[in-house]
Amino acid sequence: MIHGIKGVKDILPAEIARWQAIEGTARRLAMLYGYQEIRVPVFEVTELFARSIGATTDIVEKEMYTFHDRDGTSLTLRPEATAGAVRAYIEHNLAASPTAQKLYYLGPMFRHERPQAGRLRQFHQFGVESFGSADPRADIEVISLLWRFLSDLGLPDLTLEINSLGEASDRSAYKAILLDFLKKREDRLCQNCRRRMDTNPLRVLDCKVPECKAATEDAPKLTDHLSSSARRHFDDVLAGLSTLEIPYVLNPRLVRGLDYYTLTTFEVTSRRLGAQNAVGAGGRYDGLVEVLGGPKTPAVGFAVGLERVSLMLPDAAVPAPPMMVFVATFGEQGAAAGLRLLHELRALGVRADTDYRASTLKAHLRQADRLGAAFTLIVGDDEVAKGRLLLRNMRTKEQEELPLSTAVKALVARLGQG
RNA sequence: GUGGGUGUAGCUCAAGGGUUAGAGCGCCUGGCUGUGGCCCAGGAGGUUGCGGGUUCGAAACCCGUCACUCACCCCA
Repeated sequence: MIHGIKGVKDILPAEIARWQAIEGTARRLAMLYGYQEIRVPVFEVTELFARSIGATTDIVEKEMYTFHDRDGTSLTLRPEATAGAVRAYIEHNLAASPTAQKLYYLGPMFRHERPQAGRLRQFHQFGVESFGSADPRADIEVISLLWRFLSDLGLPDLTLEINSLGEASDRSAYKAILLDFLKKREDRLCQNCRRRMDTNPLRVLDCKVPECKAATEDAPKLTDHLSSSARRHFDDVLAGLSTLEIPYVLNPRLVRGLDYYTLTTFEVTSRRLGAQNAVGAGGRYDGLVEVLGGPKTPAVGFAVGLERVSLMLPDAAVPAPPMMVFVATFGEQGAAAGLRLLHELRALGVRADTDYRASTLKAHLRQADRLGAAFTLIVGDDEVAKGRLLLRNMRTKEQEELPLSTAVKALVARLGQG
């Protein structure tokens, strides 16, 4: 038997209602906040990701699905969608559009990691990118959209953590200060962090090894070394969150894993999730458009992991399917009449079904019950001969006889009133 | 890439060297010859992940392998 690939899951009919609830909420809110959908390819030239995410990040170093096209070009399945969105933004000169600055996307991403709870090799993200504004209100809008999305779905125990990485110049100045500090305690750091000192010293602050945490406890804080404009931007964002009554926790160690972030970074976690506790994260990336060859363009965005959302989604957030009518037929004449009844119901917009395998009324009713039908139309040869059918209310078990030719209209009219 | 746990019916799990591998749920049939859920009775459904080894005897013990899973790393 051929089975699915490790870390790649089928989403079966039983779970689809949850996914549609999640995706529906995402689309509804994105629209409400003025974001338009963009659909970018699931694969791009490898260089795009290497340049945007950062050549020394784990994603690029060891997690990408990379392969060669027939002409030898290196292609990669997207590990995230910001790079593609920025590429499209530049390629189609959306910077010149007065209306296409706020984009959202929904779709699968691919990372070659060992699967575990809340982590898959093909997973799904909902994300937004707001281009063209350096105003802190853009940061606030993006964060509040993320918070609203998670709250509207009723996810429990959420924490919003936030930090500022400063502007690029703040970051490089701070890196030197931090490196000085780290060198004095290098012997107390884990192997990984010693390597990080060369590649990306900020990530040492994010290390979860207890010894590293202890060693860096009194490390200089980046937020104490912000330029005055970066400081004011951060303060404005925090003030805005307070205005919107969005609770947050300052986390000066919050360093995102992608190189392109500047100024605001944030992450929403939940303790209900196990080890992989980040539900969504994002930040500002004012340099990225330019790095990828576009005009200097400030931008801010987030991405949420939909599998993680689904893991926490309460059943109450999943709407019940619409009422349905089941058509139970038997006998040759009955079957023929049933074909027309089903067609009529569906033509009038009523969810309707039957069971072609069932031959007895008992089997039909059992199936109607399993499908949660509100009503069943019962039509056997006897009813056809009389030109009538039976309408059964599945909850009350009440049955009435109606003319075969007008029963559907009568039922639909009644449903319309009820 | 590293480590732990687990693989038995469609699903959740028993059986811990000893007849023919069981239960609950689900499914089918009958009780009810044309009326669902509840109840009762019956039935179908298994290469005990796979390969080897130990043993008179292996689902069980050993080795290997694969899969799933959790965790590390890292991330959504």
